[in-house]
Amino acid sequence: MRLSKARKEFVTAMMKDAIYKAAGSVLQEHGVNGVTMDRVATTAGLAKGSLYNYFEDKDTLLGFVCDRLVEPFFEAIEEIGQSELPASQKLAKILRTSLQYSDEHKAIIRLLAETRREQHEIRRRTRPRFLRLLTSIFDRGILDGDLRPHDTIHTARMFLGCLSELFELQAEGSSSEEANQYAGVLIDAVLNGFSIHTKKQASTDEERSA
Amino acid sequence: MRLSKARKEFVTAMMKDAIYKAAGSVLQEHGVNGVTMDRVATTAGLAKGSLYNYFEDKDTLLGFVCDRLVEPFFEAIEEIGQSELPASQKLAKILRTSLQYSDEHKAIIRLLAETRREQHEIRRRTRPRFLRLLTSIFDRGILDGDLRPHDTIHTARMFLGCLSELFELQAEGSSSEEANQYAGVLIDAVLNGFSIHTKKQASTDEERSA
Amino acid sequence: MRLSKARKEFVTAMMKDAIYKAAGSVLQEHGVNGVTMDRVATTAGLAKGSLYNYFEDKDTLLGFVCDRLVEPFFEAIEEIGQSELPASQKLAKILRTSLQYSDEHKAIIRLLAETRREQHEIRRRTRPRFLRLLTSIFDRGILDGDLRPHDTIHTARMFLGCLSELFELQAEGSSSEEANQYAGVLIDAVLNGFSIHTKKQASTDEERSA
Amino acid sequence: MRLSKARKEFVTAMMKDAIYKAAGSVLQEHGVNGVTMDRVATTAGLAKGSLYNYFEDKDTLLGFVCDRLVEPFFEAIEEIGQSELPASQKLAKILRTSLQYSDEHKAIIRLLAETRREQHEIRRRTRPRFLRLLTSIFDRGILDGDLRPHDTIHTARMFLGCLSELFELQAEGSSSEEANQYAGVLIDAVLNGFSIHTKKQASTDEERSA
DNA sequence: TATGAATGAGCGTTCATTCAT
DNA sequence: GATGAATGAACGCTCATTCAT
Repeated sequence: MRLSKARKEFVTAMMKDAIYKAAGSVLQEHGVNGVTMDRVATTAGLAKGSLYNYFEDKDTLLGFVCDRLVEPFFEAIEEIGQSELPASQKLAKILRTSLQYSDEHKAIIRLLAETRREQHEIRRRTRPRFLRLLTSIFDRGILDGDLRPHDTIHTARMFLGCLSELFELQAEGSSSEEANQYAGVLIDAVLNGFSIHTKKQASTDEERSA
Repeated sequence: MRLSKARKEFVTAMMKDAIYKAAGSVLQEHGVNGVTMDRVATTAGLAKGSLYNYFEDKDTLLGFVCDRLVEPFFEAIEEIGQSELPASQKLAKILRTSLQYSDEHKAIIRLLAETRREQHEIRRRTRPRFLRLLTSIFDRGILDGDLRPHDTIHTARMFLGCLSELFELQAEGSSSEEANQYAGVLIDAVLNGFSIHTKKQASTDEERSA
Repeated sequence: MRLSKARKEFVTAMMKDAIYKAAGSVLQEHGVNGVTMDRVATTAGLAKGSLYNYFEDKDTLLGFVCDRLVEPFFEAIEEIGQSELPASQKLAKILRTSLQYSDEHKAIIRLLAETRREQHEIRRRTRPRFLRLLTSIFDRGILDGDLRPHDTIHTARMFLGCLSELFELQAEGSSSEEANQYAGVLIDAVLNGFSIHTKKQASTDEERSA
Repeated sequence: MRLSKARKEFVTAMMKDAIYKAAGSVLQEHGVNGVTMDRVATTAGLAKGSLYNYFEDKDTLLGFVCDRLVEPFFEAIEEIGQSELPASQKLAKILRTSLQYSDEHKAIIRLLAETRREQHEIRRRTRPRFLRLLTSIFDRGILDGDLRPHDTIHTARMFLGCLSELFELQAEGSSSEEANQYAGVLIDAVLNGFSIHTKKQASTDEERSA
């Protein structure tokens, strides 16, 4: 009994995994709004009704898929967050990781780029975690003296906004070269601001030349 | 006759306006995907079929709503873009304007914050224009010597990403104080980078130590 | 009062006529199923609602149009029927008239070719009259000794069937040459049967050559 | 599994058949334009959406119904066409078969009698085939020396026109006796012309007078 | 547990008809 | 009488969800 229960759970996990893969594939091919229970079931080689044995409803299923899809990405980023690099390099590394993931898993792009709210559960699920993650990086950066003290949650938001545009760029089908350029500009902006010679700097230069 | 024709056009304009308002309200309440002809009609106090007296189809209606909703906002921003301020102040002013509009017209938030991807007409209509606008501001900033030469389209994208987060913040129902703080942090980031002790500051430090 | 009543009736007749023309034009351009009250009104330069001042409903309107459209055609045929020609020449002349009318008034084609029942009122209206007309021609032919006695209503039906195919041919957009050929074959069939050497004839030929 | 798959196909076939019957019944009762997915579904004891489990869309459904309804009729006629009878007897037999089928399947009448023009798929499907069939019978008749050479496509058209009137007669609810009479007259016309004293008879008269 | 047919509410759209002006 | 906006039922079609097997 105990054994068969374990086996059952195992089988269930396998099924959920299969459904997750199918859903990811559908997501990639048809976009968020193209994900129908029918397509997911067919792709998973299941009957439509069977999906409901594993997930309460479509939203739950999408939530699961979303988690599973984004999980390794988040873990990679969390690892970066916990590394001993200075904040600026963490952010750069996060960018590289984002680029890499969105290249490897096209589905993640549609998920993150397409879902700007829509209620889609999905967004409600990924956003806060992403924000927490980034915030902690900025917090840590302050602790380490890499960053001057400031409202980290807002910086995190800002960075997330810029990151979303990276996904957007990918979703638009831009070349990876262009995406790389964008990432470069972003990193530069993180370090130096949005490409602006500030008066402060200008006057500093004058002082120097004087 | 002449008079009645004018009156007719006036009434039609009023109706379109009422429908626009209804659609805006539906948009605000149910999100882009929740905008149904039925809901719009009901909200406007009309029968569904009546909408088709004013708009060819749903897309046309949404297009109209989008224009109407976003147009004054865009015009305000375009005006800022054409002013003689330095780029950084333009961006700051755009931020303030965005704050103000998203405060006044809650619907605009869902439009701009929510619509990532999808065919949605809306997106096709607003995004490129916004990007062109921002790009031209950065271009001008370079010409004026306020900015160092760089890939302006990417910077525009980045700034738009940050702006989307501002709308997002408003959509989440944050206090205007919080939104203001975010705007402040964003402006600071534009000028000085993402709160990072940069070389610039480093050189300042050198001066100090000197 | 008397006068104004007459004038009123006159005006009404004019309006009905204008509507008839508009409907005919719509019929010609969009086919029976493409006749909407909206299109008729617009074409007639009227408001949709005004149509209902002259016709109870769409069916009544179509009935009127149908009558008006087909009337001169029927009158021409009736005249042929009352002429002193032998039956075969009457039928040939009817064919020629049909060709001519369907050439001149494309609308009549769509009316007669498209409406094979559909309940369409139209059919219920034209068919019996057409059949009566043809029947009387065949009856007269028998009286005149041109035709052998037989069930004329059936012959009329038959001829009408062949005539419908002529309209069909026109409606398909065939060249008038082809329509003419068809008419020729039909006349030949009327006179000699459907191109068949009957055994009777064959044996008669043999007898002759013997 | 094998068995269940076969059973499934069987059940599907049964359902399609039931839908076919329902559609036929709707066709008979409401005419071609009265065939609604809703009516078909209700008549078949199904929900509207269920139809789409068996047919891609309305056109496909109508196509299926049309084929199913007309197929045995066409096959019977094709068999007649390929038999070794002289052309006149083939035509007579086709008439008898038509009578029989239109008696047994009232729906076929509306299909064949009603559908003149319109895109209706149905028409595109049945008419050309019918015409080809008849044309080939006439062609063959010429080859066999039963008919004198002539434009067979036109004769086919003519005959089809007469046949349509037979269906019309049935659709009007005439007694089968009357339909039989019509068929007789038609056959006579095929052989001897439309009840006209032709040259043929004239020559017979000459013989007599000789 | 797996199935997939059945469901039914919902979608965007059309159009004959009504009615306040 | 003329108007044309408003109506609302109907259309073909989609799809998340249910349920008998």
